[in-house]
Amino acid sequence: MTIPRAAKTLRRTRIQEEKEEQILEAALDVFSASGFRGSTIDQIAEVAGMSKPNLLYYFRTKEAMHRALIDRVLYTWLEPLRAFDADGNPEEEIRSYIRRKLEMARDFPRESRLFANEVLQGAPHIEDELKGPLKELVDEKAEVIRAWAKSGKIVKCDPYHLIFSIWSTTQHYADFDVQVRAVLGQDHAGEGRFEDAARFLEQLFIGGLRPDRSES
Amino acid sequence: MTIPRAAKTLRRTRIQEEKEEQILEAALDVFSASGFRGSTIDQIAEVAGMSKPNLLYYFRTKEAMHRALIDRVLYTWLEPLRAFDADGNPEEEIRSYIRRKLEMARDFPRESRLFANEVLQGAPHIEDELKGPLKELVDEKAEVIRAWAKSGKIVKCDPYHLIFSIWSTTQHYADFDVQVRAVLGQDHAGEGRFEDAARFLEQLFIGGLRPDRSES
DNA sequence: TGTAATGTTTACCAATCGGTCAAATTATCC
DNA sequence: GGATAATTTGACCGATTGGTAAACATTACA
Repeated sequence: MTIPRAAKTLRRTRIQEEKEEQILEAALDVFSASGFRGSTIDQIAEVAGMSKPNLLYYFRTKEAMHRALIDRVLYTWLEPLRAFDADGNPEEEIRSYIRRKLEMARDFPRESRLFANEVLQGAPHIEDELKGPLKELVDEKAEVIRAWAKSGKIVKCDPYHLIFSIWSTTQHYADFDVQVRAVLGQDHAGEGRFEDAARFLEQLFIGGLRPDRSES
Repeated sequence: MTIPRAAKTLRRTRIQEEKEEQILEAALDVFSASGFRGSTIDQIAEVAGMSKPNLLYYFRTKEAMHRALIDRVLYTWLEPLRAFDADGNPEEEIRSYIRRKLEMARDFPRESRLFANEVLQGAPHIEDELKGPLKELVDEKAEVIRAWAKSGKIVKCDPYHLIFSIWSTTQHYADFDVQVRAVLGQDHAGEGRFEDAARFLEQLFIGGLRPDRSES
């Protein structure tokens, strides 16, 4: 007789670890490409290379799979912002934040699209994470930026919108990848586009935030 | 006997105009909220306040509805970029382009999310539009910006990535609206956030593109 | 090695999907 | 007002949806 699934959380077997990993990998593929509503368990099962009931043995519902995936990915995804250092040199901190975010867009585009899909469709499954951990982290870093502005290290500006603009410009290269490629054309759509983007964005943000000529 | 649907394109009745309008309005609601795959004809029918077969009398398939919607919205959506004037003052042109794009994000968020959903999921239905009309328009405007940079009116920079960054930062306020609200909290998430965003983005782009101190 | 727990599959379910059909209703025009 | 064309609807179709039941296979462990 199969033991109630709650028991699984007590001790996890090797097979459980492997299969759950395998499933979440496939789920990332599918959810990031079609959003929650547009994805089907059958698709995920096929990508994962196992039968649908087998999937549902490890995750009772489609929601459970999605949730597990979000939980696993969210921490990593916020890593660059967490690394934002109040004691560092403002110009260098912003520069490396942009670099790190661009690297994530290049190396983990599915993770970016997973969140983009979710937020775009009203964030029905991650509202709590947005209003909780995310907001708190941003609040904290915004305070750092505000202090920099106050002490004249960077121009006076709204730190929240600064963070939004770094998010949007960098994630754009993951979320809108097809559009970027289409517009750049075959000649410039090679992997060099991330280098070009990095160069431009650093120029834009460093130049735009330099304190020189603004109010006292 | 019902006449073949092709006849509809010859002369359109008043009812046809009204109903198609009504359907596309509902379709915009649904498609922009769930993406193509995640939306159902039944949902659209319910929002439009008519029966499903009635919907399908005006649009033979779900694809046809989506296509009609894209076609109708695309032209308007590109209007701000089209208004970009080569003969104008660079600083003022960029400033007003940002403003116009922000206004569209504020006033037509569903349209923005419609495209965001589509592009995010690989643009399976608008690939031609991206590689055709969109690319051509961007190429043209990129040339304008390149000329400005060459003549020293703005800093030397990659015009394509400049356009991408204006797109992403402004559309962010439509596409990631829930996240923006969640992070800003109740106190700052009022409609004033668009004014704050405009102020910040103008400061960022104008400052970041000013030609002063860069290479000769 | 036996056996209990764990893992997998086949067959299936009701609900929903995109879409059709024919009959009924309404608008148009002479 | 009557004929004809345009519009609307309820009933229905096969395919797909998320999910279940139970038989079957495999693993872990004493």
